[in-house]
Amino acid sequence: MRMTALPPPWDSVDDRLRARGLRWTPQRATVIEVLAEADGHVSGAELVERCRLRDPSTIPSTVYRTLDVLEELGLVRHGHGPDGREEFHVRPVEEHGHLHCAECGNSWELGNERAAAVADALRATDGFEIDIGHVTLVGRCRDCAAGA
Amino acid sequence: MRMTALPPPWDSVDDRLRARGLRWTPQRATVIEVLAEADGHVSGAELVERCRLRDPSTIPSTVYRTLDVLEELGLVRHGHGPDGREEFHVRPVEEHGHLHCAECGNSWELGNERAAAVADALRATDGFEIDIGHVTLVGRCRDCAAGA
DNA sequence: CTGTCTATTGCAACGTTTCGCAATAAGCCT
DNA sequence: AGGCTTATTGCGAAACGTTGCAATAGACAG
Ligand SMILES: [Mn+2]
Ligand SMILES: [Mn+2]
Ligand SMILES: [Zn+2]
Ligand SMILES: [Zn+2]
Repeated sequence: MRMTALPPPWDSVDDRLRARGLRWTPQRATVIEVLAEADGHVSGAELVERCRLRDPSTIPSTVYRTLDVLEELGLVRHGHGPDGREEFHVRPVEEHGHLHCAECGNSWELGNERAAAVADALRATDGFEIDIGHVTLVGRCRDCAAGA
Repeated sequence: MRMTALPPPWDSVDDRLRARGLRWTPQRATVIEVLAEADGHVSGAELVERCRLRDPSTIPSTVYRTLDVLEELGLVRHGHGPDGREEFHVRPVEEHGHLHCAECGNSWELGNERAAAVADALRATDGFEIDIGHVTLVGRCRDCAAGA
């Protein structure tokens, strides 16, 4: 039923699962087909919705549990949007952070190099290695801060 | 029924509300009595629970709506824990951030001075004024990063 | 191909928070 | 004290996830 083979790093998920004593199921295949077509970010609810398009019998808890195992395999990583809701970074996106302006509501990505400055500041003060992609940093953007 | 007067900044909330055309209700009084006894942080659910102790007829949606109003007045500010769930900073706590280690599960506060280093880094790279208290920064603590 | 083992699923219930809407009651003016 | 206006409440439903449990079905060995 699948027209094309999955692109890396999704092409061998089945074997990677079995190698860990886990199982390859049709439900997991659906989730992975959808993820392979996603472009970087998906929320849990969005993913459930898109899976339901392919397979109307999709059950939310199964999708969320699949996301948990894929996160253990390092194929997705969850983070949190400005409202704290979960969102998933889907490989192969480059590691990056998110900025959100509470005033105008706009969001920006914080590239790896610029994120490094933040990481350095925390490492220096606390020895803390921040996972910059995990939470969305909230504040005011340059423009909104200027017009205050 | 109240034994003691509320301490500042809670003592004049009723007038502050009325000055804005808003109303002073028994439900709001309950929420504020509980907040005045809280020591810095409360989650929405905790607050609902504590209100129910004083008034078993407490309704969650009323508590959450009251929190919205109090946030507009600047008496509380919401943030997000490591899992993205809302938590409220109750005045008069000093502005501060939160660090959470995803490996050992410990959390620390990030005092104002040390948070300034992070804020400076973002201001320099993006002109972004971070609200450091809004989200919990997740990563690995010094000890966990060392034993990797 | 069959049987065993147990990871995974479906389902239903729960926890937290938001929303719409009709009924209630603060606040204010006379 | 009585009446008007409309902010607020209570309530039911919904959105988003998580969890426990019994039934199902992958994986693998014989
Ligand atoms: Mn927020
Ligand atoms: Mn998280
Ligand atoms: Zn802005
Ligand atoms: Zn740690």
